[in-house]
Amino acid sequence: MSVRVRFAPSPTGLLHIGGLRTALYNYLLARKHGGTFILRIEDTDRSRYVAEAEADIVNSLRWAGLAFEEGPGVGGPHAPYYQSERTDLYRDAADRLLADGHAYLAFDTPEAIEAMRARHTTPENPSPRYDAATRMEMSNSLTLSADEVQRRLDAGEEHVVRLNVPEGETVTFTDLIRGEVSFETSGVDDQVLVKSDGLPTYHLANVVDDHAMQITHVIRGEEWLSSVPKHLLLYRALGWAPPQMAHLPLILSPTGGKLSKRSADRLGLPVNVQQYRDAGYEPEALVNFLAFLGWNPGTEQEVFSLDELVEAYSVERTGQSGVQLDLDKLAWFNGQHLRALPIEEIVKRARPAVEARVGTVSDERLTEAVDLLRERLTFAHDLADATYLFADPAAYDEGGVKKRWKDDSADLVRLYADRLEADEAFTVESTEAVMRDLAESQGVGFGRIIHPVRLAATGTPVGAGMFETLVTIGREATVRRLRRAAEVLG
RNA sequence: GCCGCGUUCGUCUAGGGGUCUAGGACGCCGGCCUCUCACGCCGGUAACACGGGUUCAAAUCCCGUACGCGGUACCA
Repeated sequence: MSVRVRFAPSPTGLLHIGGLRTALYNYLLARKHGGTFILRIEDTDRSRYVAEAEADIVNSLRWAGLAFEEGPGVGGPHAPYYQSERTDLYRDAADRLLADGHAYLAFDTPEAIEAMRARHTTPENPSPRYDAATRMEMSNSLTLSADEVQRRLDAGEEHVVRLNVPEGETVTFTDLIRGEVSFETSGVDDQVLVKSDGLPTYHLANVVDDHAMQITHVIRGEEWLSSVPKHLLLYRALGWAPPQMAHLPLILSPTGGKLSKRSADRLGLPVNVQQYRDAGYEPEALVNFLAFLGWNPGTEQEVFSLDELVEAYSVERTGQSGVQLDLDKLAWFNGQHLRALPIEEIVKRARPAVEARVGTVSDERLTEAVDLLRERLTFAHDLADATYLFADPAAYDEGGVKKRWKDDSADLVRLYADRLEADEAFTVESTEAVMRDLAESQGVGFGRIIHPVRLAATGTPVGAGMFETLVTIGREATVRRLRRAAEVLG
């Protein structure tokens, strides 16, 4: 049977990097085995629905390069891929469960459930459940007569469908990442399967859809691990074979705690894919980084393209403990991937940031700039810091001036400008030769000239090779800048 | 509280009874290259949570404790 996996986000907000990582692992497994990667929108909670969320999910996956074969927009043999449009399927399943006694109707109001909890709450049991221990004291089709149930139904009384969890059983399964895991049914509550608005909860919908869509492997976050017994009970009750499951370790904040919105804000940490994109991270780098957050190939290679990840991936090599986000490492990955890109591609990615800073720039100029500075880029937008490649410096770095601009600097820079003006060739070789000659004739060290020149020509004390930089700036602009700086800095 | 999952350098990790004086990567610190800053290269710093077992031998297996995380919803 061919591998079929799904990424099933709930459209409640922008796609989180944890979600992207889950999608990535699913994608990798599908590609690795020539299988199918499916996107399914789990929109069964009307109260948390966010209209823009789906577009963000789709855009984020596309940006990351994770194409799906079936899902919203592309369709597929199991359409629709929105749970809100598959209610008949869930209703049928619920009816079967009801008919077989694996589920029951419950009419309890939120107040009645609250009262039950209040009744049973003790210091030892702070959160009583609606389960085998309490269901018989509630208003449901297990405790009410058939006539009474029918009467309430006819009267249009609100009700839910609950899973009738069997007593005294042990549910065991083998997690692809964690090995054998088991739960006692006594610890499982009678989960609501169909809400009073008629829509299914995740638990029912997920089981019904995974079966209908012939999903072979479920790879999802660890927060779902404790729901597995409910799902397994549902598969059994419906007479279906469950898929293989793998529960991923969660991503933690850089300080080790939970990666909550609050803690992320406090640390200034991006958490949504969109925030990473806006911050200038390249998709190739984010993907590589995320892949390594909880997984590794067992070799010493760290920099991987998506295709290479597909080749190297295996679920079994996923770790089991929570992983802390390390933005330093991400930045390193970013530099690795960025610098490896073809020059035209770097130009494309750097353009927005550069133009935001200095206005429209030609392809030629931008290409020269990338060519000059690529080895020094960690982020494409770093190129925008080299404003001197696009305009004369408006100011001179204070620390640099303090350190490098001496009493004789203005004179030396002026002399160098004069000689450059006469240097028809104006090549890397010629400009350097001119400077060496000047240094010799003036009886000063090379550094006595080159540092002030750099400051004068670029406004900053750091950058690429001086002569490569001057050639990129051009003779006319260089001469103009040198004279201007000599004037301004004295 | 209860249930589940986890715990190797600061971080991501390799390792899964002897080859571990525990390997790699990021970060950090030195050095090389060098006109600066990077890149690159070389070197250094730094870890088996704790306590019991099992065994000739344990980072590796078992038990317990501590700690962390998840779950405990008509949210996913």
